[in-house]
Amino acid sequence: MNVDEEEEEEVRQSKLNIWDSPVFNYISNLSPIEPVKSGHNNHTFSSLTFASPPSLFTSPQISSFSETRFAIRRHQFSDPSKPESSQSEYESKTSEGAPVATQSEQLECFNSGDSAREVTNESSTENLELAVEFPSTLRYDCGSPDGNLVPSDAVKMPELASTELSLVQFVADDSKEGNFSFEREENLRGICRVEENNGIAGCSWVKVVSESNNIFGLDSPITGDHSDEQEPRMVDSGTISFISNVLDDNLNDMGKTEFVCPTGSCEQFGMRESGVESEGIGDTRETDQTPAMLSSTLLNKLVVSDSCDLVDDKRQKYIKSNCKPSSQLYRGIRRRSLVFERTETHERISICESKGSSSVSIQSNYKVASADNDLVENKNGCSSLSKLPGIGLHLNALTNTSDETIVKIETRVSESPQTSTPKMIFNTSLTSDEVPQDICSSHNTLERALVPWDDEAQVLENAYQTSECLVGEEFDHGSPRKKRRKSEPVGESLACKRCNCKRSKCLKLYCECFAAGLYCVEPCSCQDCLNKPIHENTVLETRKQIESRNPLAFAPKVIRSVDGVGEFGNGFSYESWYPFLARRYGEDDTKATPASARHKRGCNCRKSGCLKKYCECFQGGVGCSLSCRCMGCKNTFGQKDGMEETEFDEPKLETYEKLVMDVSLETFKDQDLLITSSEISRPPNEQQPNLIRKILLPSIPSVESSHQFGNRENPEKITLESHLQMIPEDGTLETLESSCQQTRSGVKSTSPNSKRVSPPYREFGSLTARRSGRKLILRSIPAYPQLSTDHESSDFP
DNA sequence: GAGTTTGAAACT
DNA sequence: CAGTTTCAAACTC
Repeated sequence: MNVDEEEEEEVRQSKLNIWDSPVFNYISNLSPIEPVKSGHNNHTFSSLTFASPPSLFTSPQISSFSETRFAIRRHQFSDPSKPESSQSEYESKTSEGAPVATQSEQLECFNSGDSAREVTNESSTENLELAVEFPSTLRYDCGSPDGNLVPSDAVKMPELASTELSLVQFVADDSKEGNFSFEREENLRGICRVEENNGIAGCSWVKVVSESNNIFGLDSPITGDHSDEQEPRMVDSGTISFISNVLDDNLNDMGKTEFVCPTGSCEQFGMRESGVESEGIGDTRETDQTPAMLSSTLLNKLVVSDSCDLVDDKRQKYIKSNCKPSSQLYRGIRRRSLVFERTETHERISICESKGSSSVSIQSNYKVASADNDLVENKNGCSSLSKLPGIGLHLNALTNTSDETIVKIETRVSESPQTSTPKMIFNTSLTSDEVPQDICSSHNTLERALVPWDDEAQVLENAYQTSECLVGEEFDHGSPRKKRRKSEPVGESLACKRCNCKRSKCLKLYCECFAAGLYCVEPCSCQDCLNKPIHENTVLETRKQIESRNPLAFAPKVIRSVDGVGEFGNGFSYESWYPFLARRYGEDDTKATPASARHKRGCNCRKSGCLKKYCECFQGGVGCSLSCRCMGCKNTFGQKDGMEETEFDEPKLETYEKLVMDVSLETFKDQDLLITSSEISRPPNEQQPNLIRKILLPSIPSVESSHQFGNRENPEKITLESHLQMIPEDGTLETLESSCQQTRSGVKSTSPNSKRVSPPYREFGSLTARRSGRKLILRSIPAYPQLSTDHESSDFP
């Protein structure tokens, strides 16, 4: 040992140059892995070396990855028998001085889960800062029912920093615990193999990580992100949803319906372990397959570019859920998102009602009535993963997420203010829509977990409570809805929506659930409700009728367009993006304000002074605009007359809206949307701030995404088949579509004269809009010309 | 929890 | 498109 240690030390030092960063130093100090990787010490590999890594560095981001992997491991771990065998195997190898390949495998295996983290850490300095969080993260991981190693490790981490862990102890602990490392090893081998194939004796963690990602089907944000050095990842809710859909499809195809999570990260997170395991499904297989599925799905379809964020969110939720005792399961509110557009597949969308827990989305037999459409209901909290609200969720649903989610988002933002923008978006999308309001809503977080539609038995457990949304609301299914979330913020999440319809059968827009594109769930106290997966056909028909009357009927009422995204449930907020845009296009950052959002049609309040929720503008957290016909407007978000907070000119706004509308309509007919407006056609920098705000902003995300996709994926691969149909909403619609186009073709803008509006979330098949929350089917992806061009890539945060 | 108010949705 | 009715959320007590 001594010799080995010395060697390791040498190696370590030699590498210091390379790994100068504090993070690496820290890592190197802590983990013996490095030396091993170096490959110098093949024989030096001792089991000990391996042990520590896992929990060591988890950056928030990383953690997500790691967690994801962890989850996978857990699944694998679940098998009690394996641990020992694997352990013995491992030991024998070690003692014998396994061949390089073997060693590398082992290392990788051990670290694979963590490797991601570590790698990530390298890239991001944030991680260090976030280090504080690590412990918690780790703990959560540990918290998994199975094992505690991780957790323990995590906990120890801080301490370990100074002292090297004794791997031996670790191992011992693990063995006691049961299963941790060894199983992991076995499970992770796949990764190792990959590595071997690549001919890399020493492990390049990064590579390993990336590989592992591939293996697991994760999008490897890591690769992209890190390699690119911090290019922010963007994940659109739509993407997520799309992914989830795809995933679901795959699962369904495979006969595994359990996973709700769009990205599949849920699985990875070990959702099952949370105790939610679906019945009748093979544990290991699923676990094993999951990666493949994911990989195939994601990679092939390219749906997800950065699922990382998503993963993170999910992870967090997952973690939370896991951490809590199983007893703490909360029954989530079932929620459902309807994906009207996709009838072909039975996709489940999980929308969570936030309150509940999030986590588990596993359902074994997802009965979702959705069957055809994408409705999904979650009973419990949604697993965060479920399709994003966005996805499966309607945009609407997404929009509202739990507060927690929001919080998370915000946190991230704060962490990496600029660079993270994309992330923010991503997060948001996951978590909730407009950040501010809605987290509860879900939009992102969607805490609504999928829950089999009428199957109470399968109530998901969530260990985690989501909070805020929940806070306001009650979990009692039985309780009538009357307890509304008065406390909820203006933007309450759709996810939290519950109706109390008595005569409309929940098939009219009076019904909030229906209007939001959600199925009614238990918490609803509606009577004679037909807005359930069981009556899917009816729901769809009705919806069509309504849409035929008013194509934008299900569109979000509030157009944040400008900021746009928020509304869509992306989770990103105008505020988040604006600075970037402004910077890019020379607009003053200070101008960025949420106020730009407007109600689609404007309100018509007469008595409420636009100071109560009766007022849709107020309810939506936006100021009244010229389009409002309200009397005595006192809207604190912006009065119609004063337009205090409103920054943009009405005329422009109107123009924009008009354009949007036109575009939307056009889009419906056709794929491409061209905006002919002169303003739009102008070069970005020349555009009016407002326009930029309204139009460009939304597009940005898409651009980003397109970027990512472009790099990683082949646009062609994206099967948008149906891609998302968009349900037009005001501006949202167009935006979305356009973005979609972008993504797909990577097309640059089209004709010189016309520019296309890019939708915020394009890429992913489904978008969720806040209120309307529908899934959009993207047929063509209009490229947003300007964005697609150079500067976007370079400048974007 | 019941009743009232409110304004959007639906209808004419 | 305007007026009326219906509806359910928001609100009050």
